Amino acid sequence: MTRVLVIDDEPQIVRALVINLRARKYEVDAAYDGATALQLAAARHPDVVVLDLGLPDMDGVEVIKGLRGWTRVPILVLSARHSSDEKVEALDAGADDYVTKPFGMDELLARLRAAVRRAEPVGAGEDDALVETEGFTVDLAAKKVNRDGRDVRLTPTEWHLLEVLVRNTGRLVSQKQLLQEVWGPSYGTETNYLRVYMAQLRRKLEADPSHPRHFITEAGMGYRFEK
Amino acid sequence: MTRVLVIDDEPQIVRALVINLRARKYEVDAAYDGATALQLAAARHPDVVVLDLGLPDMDGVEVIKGLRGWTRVPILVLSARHSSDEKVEALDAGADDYVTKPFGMDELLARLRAAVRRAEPVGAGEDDALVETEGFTVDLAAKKVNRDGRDVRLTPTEWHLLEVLVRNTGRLVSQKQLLQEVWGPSYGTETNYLRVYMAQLRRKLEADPSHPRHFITEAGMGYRFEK
DNA sequence: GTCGTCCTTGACACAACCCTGACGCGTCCG
DNA sequence: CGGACGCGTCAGGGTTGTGTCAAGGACGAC
Repeated sequence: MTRVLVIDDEPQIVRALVINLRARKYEVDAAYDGATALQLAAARHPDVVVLDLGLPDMDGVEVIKGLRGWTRVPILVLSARHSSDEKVEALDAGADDYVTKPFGMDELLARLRAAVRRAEPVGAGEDDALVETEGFTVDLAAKKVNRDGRDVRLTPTEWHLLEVLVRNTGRLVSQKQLLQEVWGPSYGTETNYLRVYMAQLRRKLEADPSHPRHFITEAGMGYRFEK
Repeated sequence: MTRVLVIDDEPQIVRALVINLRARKYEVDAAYDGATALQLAAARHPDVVVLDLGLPDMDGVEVIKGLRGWTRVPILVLSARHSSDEKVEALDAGADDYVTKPFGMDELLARLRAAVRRAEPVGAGEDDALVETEGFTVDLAAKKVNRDGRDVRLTPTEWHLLEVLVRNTGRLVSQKQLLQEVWGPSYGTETNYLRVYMAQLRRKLEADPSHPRHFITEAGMGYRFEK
């Protein structure tokens, strides 16, 4: 199911969008200002963002930059401004499309479909994304971890952390990147979270948690997942 | 260099686009009808396509479908038609963006940049920047050094120093530059740091640390990394 | 309300890392 | 010949980073 984040301070526009999107089986979150929007984006990881540039608390371009700091989620900008400069600024800040108000709902939905479609990874749905080690198996598609024939129970945060590490198998992932991807863009420095959750992953998945072979610490730099 | 394929049957529009794009260092091919366009696309593999829907020989949507049969290249549609149905049809056929004539050149270029930007890193993230010598291998993306099949552990400072040297393979890097890049702009003179860390790199990577073959001292000037 | 799960937070011991100073060696030049 | 200088090497000690544990709070299920 595709998750959409709608950001607009005009309730009637939000309402219209929500109704139309829900009717088409999208899952919809809504925010009425930039700060809430950034928080929601971090918490919910939408598949596409619809953003009105005229927000009460901050410039819409700042919202774009805030999102682009950590995610490549498609951003579809709505705006009452027709000026070319505004469009260029928003697009160059990282927006994917720019629609001026008043807009036709059909067109907006078509642009939304286009944005979602091209964000889909090339081989989506075809590969079952299995990662195996000698100790356990991670199924990224099914969101399951198997160890000795038994499924391992992971909390949402544990899974999220594992996912980021596994998607970068062999590569070093910096603490900042892990924190921002799992906890959100404003958590770049809370390294204690990482320590706690890395320990939990090791306890659940490593044969000898105090001598990890798969979840490797690179002191001062980050962590690395090795098969 | 980014390659653009422009498809339009109006010569003055093609001319305007070609001039503007070439001025911005794009490489441009042009076609005046759909059949030529499909041929050119296959032969030249453009990074982005600008397509006018009103072509003499075939419907623009057919061109989109023809392209989408084998490529995910971004397609930016130009059209004189403002109707919502046309837009939806083109977008759902696989277009990435839809701009109505008359259009502002600035806006078109911004939309083009957005389309190219979002298509780019798909391939860029996959290739590892590997640097090999006969003794060891440096993977800049994964932050990994391999020697005799084993991963070598580097501290953050060691890695940072190695990175600067490797990114300047074969070139002499002055002590001042190394110090400032690794330790910060105010550390231009603490050459003893360099001596210590260069020795550690050699001990970990050189076959015979006291006779270095890759980390070469240029007395009084700086250091040089050689494959 | 009570229970259970999950996330956050703080404290502490231990390990890893960085800086520092001392010394030896070779080269250059007075 | 001898001192100055630049470089390589080594090992101690202070600082920073990491692993671990346990307690408290938020939240939803029952």
